[in-house]
Amino acid sequence: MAKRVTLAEVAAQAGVSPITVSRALRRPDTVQPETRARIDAAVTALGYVPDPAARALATGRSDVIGVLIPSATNAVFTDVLSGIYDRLAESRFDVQYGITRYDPGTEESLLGVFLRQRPAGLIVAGIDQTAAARRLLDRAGCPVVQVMEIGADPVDMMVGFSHHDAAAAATRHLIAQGYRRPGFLGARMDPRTRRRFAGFRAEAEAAGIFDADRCETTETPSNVGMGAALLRGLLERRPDTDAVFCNNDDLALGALFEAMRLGRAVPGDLGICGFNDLEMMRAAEPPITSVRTNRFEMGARAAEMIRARLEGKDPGPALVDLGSEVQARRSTEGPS
Amino acid sequence: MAKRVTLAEVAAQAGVSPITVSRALRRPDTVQPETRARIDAAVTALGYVPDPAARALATGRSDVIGVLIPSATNAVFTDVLSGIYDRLAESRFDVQYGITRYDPGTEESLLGVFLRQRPAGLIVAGIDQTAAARRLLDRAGCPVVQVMEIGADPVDMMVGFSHHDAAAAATRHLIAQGYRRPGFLGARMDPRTRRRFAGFRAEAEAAGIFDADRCETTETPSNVGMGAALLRGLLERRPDTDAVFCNNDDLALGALFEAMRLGRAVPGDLGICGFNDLEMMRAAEPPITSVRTNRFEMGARAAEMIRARLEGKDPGPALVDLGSEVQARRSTEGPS
DNA sequence: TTGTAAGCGTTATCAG
DNA sequence: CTGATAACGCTTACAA
Repeated sequence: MAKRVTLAEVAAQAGVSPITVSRALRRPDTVQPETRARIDAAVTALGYVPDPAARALATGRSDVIGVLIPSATNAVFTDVLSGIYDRLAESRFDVQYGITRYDPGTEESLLGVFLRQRPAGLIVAGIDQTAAARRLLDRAGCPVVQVMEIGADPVDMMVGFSHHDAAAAATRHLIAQGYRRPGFLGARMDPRTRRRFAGFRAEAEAAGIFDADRCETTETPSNVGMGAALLRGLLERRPDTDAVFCNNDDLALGALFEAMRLGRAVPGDLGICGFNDLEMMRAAEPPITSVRTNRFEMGARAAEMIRARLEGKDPGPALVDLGSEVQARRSTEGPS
Repeated sequence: MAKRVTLAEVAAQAGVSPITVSRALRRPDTVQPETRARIDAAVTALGYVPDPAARALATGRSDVIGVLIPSATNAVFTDVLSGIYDRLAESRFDVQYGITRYDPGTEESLLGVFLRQRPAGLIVAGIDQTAAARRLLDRAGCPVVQVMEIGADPVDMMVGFSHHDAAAAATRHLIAQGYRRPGFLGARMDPRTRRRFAGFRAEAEAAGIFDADRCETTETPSNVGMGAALLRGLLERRPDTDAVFCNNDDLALGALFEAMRLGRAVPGDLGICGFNDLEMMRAAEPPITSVRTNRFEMGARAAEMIRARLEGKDPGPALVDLGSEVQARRSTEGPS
């Protein structure tokens, strides 16, 4: 374990005082080019790297950008992470993640953990923080971006889309394709899922074809097997259901497999629409209609907005709607 | 932004010196129960939380446990992360992730980033570090666990399984089921993939049925669509192939869909075996045979081993083989 | 069992 | 443009 090279040693080597080295490193234009050159030489010669802890202690600010997401295994969030990471990888900032497990209380306490590090910025998923968490965010004293969703009353900045509208668009698509007895498959039923359900319901009601008995939901987490189980339950109760809007792509895939098992032709006997448009939707047989959401981009924009603020640049509008788009495929080509 | 409550303030409130508070917090048994009670009261009254930066500066050690993985979107690694997180969530340690993007150079430089924070521990995926990275790990001065794989010459501790043997077992399964012209589908071809291929090859050669022309691989990342493309390519060249061992479950799923499109019955015309045993394998139609690897457990064990070392407990054996297990399902029931 | 003194590596402040 | 001085909040000696 080689001992750390300090600012003082660099200073000695360059024949200047430590504070000058510090300045040369942080704001090169504030020191004479000639001394700066000597310092740079010393830095590389000695292999100096700053100590983040000492910096944090002296400035009362860390270079940590905290990210709070519900799950580290759900592709929806990992895509957002990739976007964040992409824009922060080459910067001086370190990303630190916290997993809330969809629990507002955990989110609240993780927020506390982050805040005590005086983060440079904060990215949180969603807009459903507890009142206490909201207060913490309001006083965070750093740029905050809420991602995944947009809504009224942002803490600071926001980048996402309307889950309600996205689901409504998918539902309109099903109706436009000729399906008249559509059902809804949903799992976990977290706030975003509920808003998607609301979008489905609103559109179905507008068309006069909403039927609460065609809505099969569960509080347990969603996966492919659950999609199959939900579809089976739905069809047992309402065998004449002719399409399903699935709350996510895992459910949709499970529904497809279950339809195969039941001998229901897709899309003729049953239309299937997913949500998120994971890559596998396109590769399935038949390819499955889904709603594309710009997850990577959401993370990337969030990171950019924080960086802009931190670096004194223009972060652009505080509220960014990245929208969504129905990707129509064969699985919803219409009833036969 | 409420100003920070310091140790000194707590000390004042409790009528003791700062160092006593520090001790009471870190090793409660070294202070008189009575003073400890006064201190605890003061801590809660003031809402004191320690400053990690100050602690790190004073001790030359942070509470960060660094985790290096190739990808944040691949379910294989996110499951490991979940395991790590599960065992560290309630501890004093903070997890910090770095994504290498399967690039040894990136891994090397991220290691540098972590090391300058003097991490409490390090978890790295795989055993294929560069020589320079290896040197850094050897001198890390903290517990190090290599996960996902086991091999000779561990840096410190290791928890994983043999990818070669796991693939060999899957291949034996295919042969035992009666398949005689098995092929291999592989993407990305990172070191772990190559070792799996070697396992397939060894077993196929032992049975005298290895055919290099039945091995369809690509350097590009794997996904479901790629599984379909690879299978198509393979069958064009070798239409009589009767089974495929897929390097991972995404490829297997894509192969299944492509088989449907081509009108090849699974398992009668084509046996399909995946790798990792993601949940969807069980839910597919037909259910797809795969190799179960204990990813969550790998992460959990790695975290436990580091904690044990850090807390002076017995970490158990330094090399843990969590094995793997072929989950036989209908997709490999045998040729018709 | 508790306290004193000193310092961890950096930066803010104010002089020069 | 550069430097001396004093923090930042905590912990490791060592002493009492």
